[in-house]
Amino acid sequence: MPTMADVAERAGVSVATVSRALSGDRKRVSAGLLQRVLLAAEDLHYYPNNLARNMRFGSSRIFGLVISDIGNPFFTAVARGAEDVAQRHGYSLVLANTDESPEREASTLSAMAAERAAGVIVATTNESVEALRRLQSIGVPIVAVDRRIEGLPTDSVAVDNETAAYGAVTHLVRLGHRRIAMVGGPHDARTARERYLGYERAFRDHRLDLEPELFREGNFREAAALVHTRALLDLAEPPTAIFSVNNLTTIGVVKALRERGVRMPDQMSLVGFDDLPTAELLDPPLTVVQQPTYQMGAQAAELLVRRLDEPTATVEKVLLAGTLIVRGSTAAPPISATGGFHS
Amino acid sequence: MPTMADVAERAGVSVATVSRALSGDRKRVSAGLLQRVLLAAEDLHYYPNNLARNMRFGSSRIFGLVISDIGNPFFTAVARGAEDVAQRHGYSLVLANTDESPEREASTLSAMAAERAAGVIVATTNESVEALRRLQSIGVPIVAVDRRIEGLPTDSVAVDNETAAYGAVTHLVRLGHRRIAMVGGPHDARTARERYLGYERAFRDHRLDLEPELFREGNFREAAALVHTRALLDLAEPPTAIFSVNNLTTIGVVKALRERGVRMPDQMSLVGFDDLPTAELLDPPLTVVQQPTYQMGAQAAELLVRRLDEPTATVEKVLLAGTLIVRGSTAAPPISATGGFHS
DNA sequence: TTGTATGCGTTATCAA
DNA sequence: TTGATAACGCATACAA
Repeated sequence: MPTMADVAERAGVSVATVSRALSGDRKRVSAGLLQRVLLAAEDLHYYPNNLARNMRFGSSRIFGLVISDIGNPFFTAVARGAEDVAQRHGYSLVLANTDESPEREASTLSAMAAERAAGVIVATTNESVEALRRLQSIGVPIVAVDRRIEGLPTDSVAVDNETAAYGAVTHLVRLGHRRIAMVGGPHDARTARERYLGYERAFRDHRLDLEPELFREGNFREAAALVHTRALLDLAEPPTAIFSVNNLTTIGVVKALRERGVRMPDQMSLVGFDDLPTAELLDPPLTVVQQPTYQMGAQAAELLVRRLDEPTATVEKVLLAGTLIVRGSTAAPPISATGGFHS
Repeated sequence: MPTMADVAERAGVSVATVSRALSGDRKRVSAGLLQRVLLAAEDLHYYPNNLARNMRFGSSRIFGLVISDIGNPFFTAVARGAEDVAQRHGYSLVLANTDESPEREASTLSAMAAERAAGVIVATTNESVEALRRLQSIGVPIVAVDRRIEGLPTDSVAVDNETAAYGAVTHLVRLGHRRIAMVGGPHDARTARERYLGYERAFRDHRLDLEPELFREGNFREAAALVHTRALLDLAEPPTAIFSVNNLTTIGVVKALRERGVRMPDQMSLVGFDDLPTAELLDPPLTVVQQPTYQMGAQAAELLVRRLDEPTATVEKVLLAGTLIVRGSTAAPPISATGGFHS
């Protein structure tokens, strides 16, 4: 692996000239020498060593993106947006998946700190506030996506979960539903809480009773949603509609419905938060709240480059809107809405 | 950001001692000083700078994983497997998405070279052989996953595409199908070619005529598959079954079928290569060839660490088996198998 | 066991 | 415009 020194020797110039010719200001070197250097580099198959460059600058040209579930299309869409913007600004995006494990999240963030990432975007549900704080304290800017970090002021981009959830539940109410269940997420996840708040507010605004048995606190995963939905169906007076807190839980709900032979939308309406790639292929196609996922990732990356440009800019909190996509899984409730499915 | 020198000063020792105490052999430093150093580091909130460490060693503790479509569940599953193994061996996994763009692939590989990745796993369809060769020439080991790289001997892990495709088509033949179409992938992609070969061999073995109009060369994308399927349905004598080359094309096929109101499995059978997360939720649930995706990623990472251990080991080519999962989208062809759908 | 000194490959400062 | 040289932060060969 040839270094600049080798190139310099071959070209008969100094390393400083090589450096200037290859990376730095091409203007600050005469045309003749520039040619010689380029040729020598070519001949030797010289390749720059960024490790040294990074060390010199004290940071790498890398953005870290910490996500909690790489299998979730939501996060991959965010990653897409973030990567596009990062690339455009000359940064590489390092994707780190924590699989919902707090330990992995902490160790990942440590690694980002040690590797001196230029910036970090966190899109996780668990809160490794301590690790994040340390990261910030050594000068690595952080952007939170899909949530804000409690007790740590950072730039952030998120969806207005409450309003979107409110809209989804209101849609069900307008169709005539009164018993609307929610298969929720963990209450220590801010997004889950906000979506619950929207659900609650819709009940209040439409003068419906909030029955505790109709809300199920889950964990954003399919398996738990499956179990919760079964329980919902087993109620003496089951719901006529279900609002599901995210795309994975929506899958769980659909599976439970299928398993019990409950047909959508005539026997049960379903609206899920967050879209699924195959949502329109399902039978019926699913009504969902669509999030601007790509844009969220892109904006997050933009915030990061902005922060690097002006480290002292005021903290920005971007709030985006979700969109209700009405497809086939929602309709008016059945005429006789009582009696349950266990006949 | 305090450095080792700061810690050394505060602890009243030399930087060498700090280095030994913190990273190197803890045994080579007396208990008393160890304590002092640890304390000083704690007090100063010292955090190691891996950039310097990397530079010293000439390489980083990073595995690069280059994939061509981060939205494809196949690749994310591979990534999961690779990351788990990488983490276990103390490496971070850098995920780079090229979105099928050869330019992005080349620039990504350049970045990996410049950042001196410890190793790179490539799971792309386009062949940036030149960039890969350069990477290898500067000493970065490469593992190919899902394919091999033409003209570049590297460790690799792939699925026996031909055999799996053969099995899928044979399944259709056994059900009684004679007119079996294939919505294929680009012929310059090795995996697509291999799957076509399996399709072809099944025809030969079962003494069926290979009709050119039944094979459509696509591009692994949903949109093209949609168009091809429409064309297939418009044939004077349409197929009674379709074999689809990957998960994305399968979605395209399903959409076309839906749009034309062609029912599976009674009017049309479908078997897709590669599973989909929601394949069993579709109506009917899809019959597919399942690939050991997680294992592929894990094995690829294992090959990388092995290669780093013994750089001169003989090149290993791991071949894994696909598994046919028969669900609801395949059945015997309709009695009257001719006439088309345009009545 | 501890400290001194050197080098890793760049970039940037300063003279020439 | 070009070159010599000093950092950058860490790990280690060698000396003490």
